Amino acid sequence: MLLDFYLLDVSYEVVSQEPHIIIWGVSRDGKRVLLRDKRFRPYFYAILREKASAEAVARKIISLSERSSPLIKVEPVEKKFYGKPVNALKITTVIPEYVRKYREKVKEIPEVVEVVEADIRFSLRYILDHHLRPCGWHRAEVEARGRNPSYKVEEEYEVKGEINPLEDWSTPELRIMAFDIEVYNETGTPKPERDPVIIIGVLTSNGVFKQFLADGFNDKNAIIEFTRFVQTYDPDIIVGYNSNRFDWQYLLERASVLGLKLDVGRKKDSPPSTSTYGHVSIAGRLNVDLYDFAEEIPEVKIKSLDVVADYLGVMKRESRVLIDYVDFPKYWNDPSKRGLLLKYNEDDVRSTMGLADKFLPFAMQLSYITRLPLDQVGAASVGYRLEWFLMHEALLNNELIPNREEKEAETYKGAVVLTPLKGIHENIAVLDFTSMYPNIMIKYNVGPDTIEKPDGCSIASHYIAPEVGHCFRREPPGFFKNVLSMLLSLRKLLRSEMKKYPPTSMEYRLLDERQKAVKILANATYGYMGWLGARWYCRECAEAVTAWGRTIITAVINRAREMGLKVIYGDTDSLFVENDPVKVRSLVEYVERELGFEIKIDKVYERVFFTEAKKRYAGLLTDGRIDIVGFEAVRGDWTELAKEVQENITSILLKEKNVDKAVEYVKTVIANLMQNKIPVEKLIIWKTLTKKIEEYDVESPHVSAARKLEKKGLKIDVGDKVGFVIVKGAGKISERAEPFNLAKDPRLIDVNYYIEHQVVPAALRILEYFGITENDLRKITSTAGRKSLFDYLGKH
DNA sequence: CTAATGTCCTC
DNA sequence: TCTGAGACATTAG
Repeated sequence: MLLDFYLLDVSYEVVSQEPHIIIWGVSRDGKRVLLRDKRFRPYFYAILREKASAEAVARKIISLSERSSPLIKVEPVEKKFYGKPVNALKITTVIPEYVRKYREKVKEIPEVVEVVEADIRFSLRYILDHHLRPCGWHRAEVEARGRNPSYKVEEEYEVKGEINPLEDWSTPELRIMAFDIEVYNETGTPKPERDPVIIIGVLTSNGVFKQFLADGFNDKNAIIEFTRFVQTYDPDIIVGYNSNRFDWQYLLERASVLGLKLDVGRKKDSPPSTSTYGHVSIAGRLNVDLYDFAEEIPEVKIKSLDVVADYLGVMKRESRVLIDYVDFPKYWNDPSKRGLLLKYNEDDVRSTMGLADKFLPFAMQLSYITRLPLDQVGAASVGYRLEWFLMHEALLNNELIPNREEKEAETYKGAVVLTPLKGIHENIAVLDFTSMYPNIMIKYNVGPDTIEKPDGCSIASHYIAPEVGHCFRREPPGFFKNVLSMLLSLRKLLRSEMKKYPPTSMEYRLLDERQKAVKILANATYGYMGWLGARWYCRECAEAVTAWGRTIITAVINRAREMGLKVIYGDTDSLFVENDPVKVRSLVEYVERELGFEIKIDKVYERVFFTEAKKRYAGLLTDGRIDIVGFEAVRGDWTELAKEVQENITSILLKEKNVDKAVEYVKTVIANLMQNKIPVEKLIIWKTLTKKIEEYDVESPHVSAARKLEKKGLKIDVGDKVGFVIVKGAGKISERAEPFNLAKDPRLIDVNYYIEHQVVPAALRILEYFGITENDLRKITSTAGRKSLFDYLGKH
């Protein structure tokens, strides 16, 4: 029979010396189904010396066969490696774990040059080989097997024939469950062997909200009831916030302390386990940690659930309960306060479900495009997402997948950044190349398979990169050219398809998320080639791309100047020019006709302001919005106060051109600061710890603050953001950096530091181009003969 | 004063 | 765990 199913996940198990692929899905009639494929076997390839006899090597390999997982097939295959046909053998065994073992032995054979594709996990290998699409529909030829008591599915099937993806954009009704746990702890770091889970909150996509509570400090029943709830509701997707690193780990350890089984999967006796990219894997369900997607929003500095939910409009911070986790014991032990703690947990769970609504549509499309199951795609880095996509493309092109190799870091030259013409400019157009780097790679056939040694390189048959001289075959089209052409045209297709639907429709949303996923992959390809961890690493390729980029943008700059079109600024693939429609049009045409690239007006600034610094500017767009780029106002390591000041004066200057008003405003802020009228929250400086505290060579303020937190018994990890304030006293700034939550007394704040190192520099960065000096900001206007700030400060 | 270290952001 | 280019604060000497 033929069965249509929507693919959730693929896993495998070994049943009496035979690997079974387990496909978890949802059928058309909404049944949760399992498809078992007993026919798939693990394999890898050996690339042989050109002259070696494949038959002879095959015999040698077969002699390595072990009874516990015999080599069932060793066959010559016609495959390409970096675009060239190679003499290769496909080596198939039975038990997936034996692939590694055989790989090591096969490597030792003298005729074997390289062993490839031995490090691809079995279940993902199955997805690639059968061209499956996680979060997509498929049709399979199967035989029904009825129910199997070992699995929580309505029907089991055995795959007997082909499985083919279907062109079907619908999504079945999936059951989603959000959850969040609260843990009792008095010291800051909860210990599973001591501290119970006091609340487990769950919310389902059909609106059921429930909380499982510990009985005092006994959480045994709460965990049992939670497990039971999961089995009863039977979610397809479980979402949490930081659940991979915290909730699941804690529940697992707690369950083990209590002698419980955390049986939440669709397979009996199969508790959650930590898997690839550090994500927690649950049999038959997609466990998604939404924190992974929150991490990809750079404009949100503090990634706590309440802040992210507020930013995305899921739940306002002001209208929810917020409790610091060190205060949990107080709320838990006081019956009159416990209700608030429960509400706090409920708000967290509801926020988590809200985030799922925001993130899952994109995540599912990313999963569909990259073929990484939904629970892995969030945890995987940009490089790995792209790589999974490339691996499938390699398979389609009959290309062997290169190994990830250890290599020395080598740097190369990057893009052109022009020194801006400082000052205010009116009516400026920003021209942007459309996908500059991908298009360079397509036009010049750049890639690890098309690059050739300089000898024998000629302009007739090759593209030669300027400056660096790297040489790429013109024909045939290489791997990256094919992949990128496909991605760019797919994106175009998706965008035109989108326009056929109303923007509020499901189809529109789905296509939009899909085209975004495609864009991300295309844009990451250049960076991927320069990434040391890449299978298709090619430093020369990346170097050639930036060299062509520099040449192209330089040509456009020169052309603009020849035409008498003033260039204000440019970076990598963008140019800021006078908005002279006739000249701009002619420049755009030149780029298209003479250079073969597309350049577009991205935006027009009514007024834009530059200092002499690169990568920093502020502009007033024609629609009245203010754009601030690179300046302190948009950086996460400046105080809210300084950012606010800079943002406001920028707005006053660009919109009203009123320097005096801006100066007066800064003075007011300074006066408020001196009178302790500024809330401490606006004075916190946040910086990330990028390595372990003890590894730092320099005792900078955030390191010193982190040390102070550690002394208080708080655990500080790499990647944590440390918020600190500067307090009064003598000595280095780092010595006076106090963790903000340990410095509750606002009178101890060193106002002077904030004036001199935050407000004044941030304001002056802009104002000094209008002739304003530090003194102008510090002097109180002569009205009413008030004391100057210097008198106040006892300075000068 | 300069050099080095460290962080964040842009394209 | 996608690149190099870049700005700037702070420490160290």
